[in-house]
Formats: sequence, C-alpha cells, structure tokens
Amino acid sequence: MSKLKKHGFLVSISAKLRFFSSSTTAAIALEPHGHEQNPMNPRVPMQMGPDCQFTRSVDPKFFISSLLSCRNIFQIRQVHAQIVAGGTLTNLIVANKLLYIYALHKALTDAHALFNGMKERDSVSWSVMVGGFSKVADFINCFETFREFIRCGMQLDSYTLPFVIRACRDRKDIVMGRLIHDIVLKSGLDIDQFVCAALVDMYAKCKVIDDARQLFDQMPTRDLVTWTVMIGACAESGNANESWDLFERMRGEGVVLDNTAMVSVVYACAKLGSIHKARLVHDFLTRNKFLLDVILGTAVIDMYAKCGSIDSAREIFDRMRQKNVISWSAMIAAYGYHGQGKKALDLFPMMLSSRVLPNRITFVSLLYACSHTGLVEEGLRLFSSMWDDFAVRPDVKHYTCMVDLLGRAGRLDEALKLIESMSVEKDEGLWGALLGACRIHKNVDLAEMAAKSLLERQPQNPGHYVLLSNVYANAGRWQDVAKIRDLMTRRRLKKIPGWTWIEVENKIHQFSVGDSTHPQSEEIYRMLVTLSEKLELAGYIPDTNFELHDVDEEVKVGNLYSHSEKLAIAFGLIATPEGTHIRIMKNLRVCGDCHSFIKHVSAITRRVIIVRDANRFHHFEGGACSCRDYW
DNA sequence: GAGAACCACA
Repeated sequence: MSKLKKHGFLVSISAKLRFFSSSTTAAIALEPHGHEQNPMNPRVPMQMGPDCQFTRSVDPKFFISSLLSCRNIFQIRQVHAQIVAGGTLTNLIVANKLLYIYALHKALTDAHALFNGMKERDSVSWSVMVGGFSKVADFINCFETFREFIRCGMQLDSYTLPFVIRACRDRKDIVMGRLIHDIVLKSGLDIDQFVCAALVDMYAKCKVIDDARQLFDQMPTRDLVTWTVMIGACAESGNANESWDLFERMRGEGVVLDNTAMVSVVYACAKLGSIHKARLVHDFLTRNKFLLDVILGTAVIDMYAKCGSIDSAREIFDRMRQKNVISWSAMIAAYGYHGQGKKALDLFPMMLSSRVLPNRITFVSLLYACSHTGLVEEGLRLFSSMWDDFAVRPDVKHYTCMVDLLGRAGRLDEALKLIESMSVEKDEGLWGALLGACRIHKNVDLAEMAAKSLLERQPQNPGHYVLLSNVYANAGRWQDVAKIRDLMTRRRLKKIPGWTWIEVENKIHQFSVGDSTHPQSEEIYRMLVTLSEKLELAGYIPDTNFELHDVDEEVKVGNLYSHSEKLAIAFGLIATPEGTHIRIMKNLRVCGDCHSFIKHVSAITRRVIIVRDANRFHHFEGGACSCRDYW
C-alpha cells in the first residue's frame, strides 16, 4: 500500500471506495482540487474529463462515475484492482457501475470477465452486458447473453430489450426481430417508448416499412425518438412525402424537436428535392434557434445541394464553425454532382490545410467530380495520390470513377487496362461505367464485352439491355437492336417508363411520355409546337437514335417527340416568369436528344434550366451545360 | 447503478 500512496489518484479513489463501504456521509481529508498525477506516467496528465473534480464531501458513485470520462483502459483496470483489494466489489451498485464503464469503453472482454465473476447479478448487470455486446456488434454474445438472461428466469425489462432489438436491427435479422417482438407481446410486459421505438426502428431498418408504420400508428403516444425514427424510415424507403406529412403532424401536436429529429427532417427534404421545402426547413431551424452543429450543418449542406441550390449549400458550409471529413466530403460531392469539378478540387487543399484527412468517400467524391467535368489529368493524379500520400486503398467505387473518367474522355483502352489490373472484386457499377463510355464513343465490341458481364450479374435489370440497345442503335445496327428487344420480350422485361417532375410555385407537376393528363395540357402542347419551330430555325434536329423508346407511346409534336422532360420544360416556360430558373427533377439520365434539346431551349429562351437527374444536376445557361458535354 | 433516433460518395 505504501507504494500506491505515491500515486495520489489511485489512493484517493481507493480510499473513497473503502470509505464508501462504511459510510457515505462523513468527510475525509483528500488531495486538493486540480490536476492529479498520472500513476502510469507522471509527465502525462490524467485523462479525466473537465468535470472530474474531487470534492471533500464523499459520494462513492461519483468516484466511479469520474472514470466515465477516463479514456485509459489501463487506469480503469487499476481502479478495478483497487476496488477488489478494498473489498467493495461485492457492492452490486459498484460492480454494475464498473461493468458499465468497461462496456462504455468497449472493453467487453474485461466486462465479461467481471460479469462472470459476479456472485450476485441483477437486471442492471444483464442489461449492461447485453447492451455492451450489442453496441460493439458482437451479435453472437449479445443473443447468447440474452438467452442466458431468460434461462436464468430473469423478468424481461424495458432496459434490456431495446439492446437486443437493436442487435436484430444492425444484423438486419428480421426473423430474430419478429421472434423477440413475439416474446415481448406474450410476456405481458408493459411496452414503454424505448421498446416501441426500438421495434419501429428495427422494422424500418430491416425494410419492413409497413410493419414499422403499423406499430407506429398503434402507439397511443409517441415520443420524439419514435417520430424521428419514422420520419427517417419513410425518407429512406422512398416516401419522403410521408416524412414531410409526419413532420407537419408532429409540429401540429406540439412535439418539440431536437437536432437529431431535425437531421431526419432535413434528410427527408433532401430526398424530396424541393427547394421550396428546403427553404421552409432552413427557416424553421433559424426561427427555432437550432445550432447548426457539424451533423445538422452537414445535413443542411446536403439538402440544399440536392435541392439544386449549390450556392446556399456553400453558404452554410462557410458559416459552419466545425467541419469534419463528412462535411468536407459532402461539399466536394455537391460540387461534383452540380458539374462544378474545379470548385470541388479547390476544396481539397483547403480541407488538408484545416487538418482534416480525406477518407475513401472523399476520394470517391473527388474522382466523381473529375469524371463529370472531364478533368482527366487531375483525376489520374488524385487516384495515384490516394494510396501513395493518404494510405487510402482504392476500392471498386474509385476504379469505377476512373473507368468513367477515362471512358468518357475516349481513353477506352486505358479504362480496360485499369479494369484488368484490378485486384478488388468487380461489380456491375464498374461494367456499367464502361458500357456507358462505349455508348458515347461508339465502341460496339467493348460494349458487348461489358454488357456480357453486366447481364451475367443482373439479367433482370432492363436498364442494361436498354444501354446495349442504344449502343447498337448509335452504330446503326438495327438488327441487333431488334435482337435485344426480342430478348427483353422473351425475358419479360419492360423498360421502366420515364417520369419527370417539375417544381413550380411550390408545387410538383409530373409528366410521362405523351402525357395529356395535365390540366394545362393543351397549352403545353401548343408551347411545344412553338418551340419546335424556333428550335428548327436555331438548327436543332431531334435525334431519335438514343433511348430504347416505344414509338407507340410517343406523340409527335411538330418535329419533336413529347418525352416527359420536354413536356416538363414546356410547362416550365409557361408557368414560370421570365428571369426565373426552371427546375426540373427527372428520374432518368439526361442524355442524348434530351440533353441537346435542353441546351437549345436554354439558348433561344435565355432561361437557366436546372435539371436534377437522380442525384446529378445539370445547369443549362445560354446553350451551355455546367457538366461536360458527353452526349 | 442500465435505455432508443441523426450527417457525406456510389
């Protein structure tokens, strides 16, 4: 003990613990406040949290709690040893707290050893162990401990259950999830908000959205977490409109939202792609004085960028005090899909000088930006630098960006060589990039090779057939086009019809090919005829080679085919005042004829047309497109 | 003495 007396910290903890075993109210003489000496290395200060101040009034729970902010597992083990030596470990509260501290520091081996050695355990001990395994994704031990918990005859409780349900969620194990839900129902346990929220979350993340919603709707009252989970789940499952309705409902019910809830709302809004709603949400955040911390701020950057306002995204980015690798990557990616590769690349040195290191996603974003702006040399430099300078190993996504970059630039041989040199597993995205490049550069042989790999991997994806058919059509090989069509018919595959949305005065209008359901349909078609005449004078010739279109479904207007995006643009010209931007949301790629059409329209009408296709944006202004013109 | 939700690329 005399040796230990040199180490003030340990001795004081130990003294406090021994003292606790006899009395919890008296005061004892302890070291003065301030820095404690580190017994491991006197030159290194103890890694205790700033709130860890020793006081003279003794509360032993406090001493153990001070270990919560201790980041050094060796110190925790030493305190553990002291507790054992002091004989206090027999106190269940002390043992549970220590168990909790081990679990908090992800030292599950230590926790498990302590747990196994405990003569007495209560529901807290079990829930800490199950929770600990769940949080480190050790599912086997998590479920095993839970089974043992039940075998021991312990009563199910609403502390332990959310952890097991969480493990089912993380493991995407819907079978086990349902089983546990069943056990809960049969147990007669009064299900609280924690268990319910965990179940809703589990169903949602296992993509059983209907069950999640049913449970959500059945809840007599919902707390903030459950609302948050449901809003996020709806957005994730492609029903962001439903997320928006939930957001309005919860506001109507007077639920006070926190930052985490707002992240889900912002995420849903990004999925919606509505700039009007994005501005409403941002306004809500400002009015309610939400702090745009690194997480919420990053979500808002992403929302603005995906709603078409790259400038607002940048404004938020510049105002954020704290930025992490995710914030930087989000901004870089945003410039990339807005076709502003140069600005994306400019951010990279800024990121490095602010001492944030790039990760694999940063490089995907950078390379993606290069490939969509035609910055070939810059892309090649970054690709070699990522491993050499930053120890980020290229994965299939990075290779895909490079194949896209080289392929679009017409360097198909180099793209193929790169694919052949790859040691990582190839996926359909990689072959899709090569096939896309082959279409642009009319390389039928290579396209057939890429298509073969694609169709072997995904024979049921009509998109691949359409792409190959377009390659044949582009090369004038109509017999091969017919063969592909025939193959699609035999395999009962249909091209998914294209839809285009346009947001005008806060309302979304939707069009499909040859559509006449819109109330202003007559006016729209008249506008298309007028456009057709003007475009013809401007030298625009519709190109019908692209797209595997079904002529029966098309309506010819003047010399234009009424593709959905053309209808949307015609409507945009009618419904938006001169000088305002036309914002279009598509669900198909802006390619071939459509791209050329929009360029001509933007030139003759002097309108800025912003098109979102999937998560890519094309800014057309005065006949130029922000993205490199590949079509 | 123990508890659930959130951000970037593709």
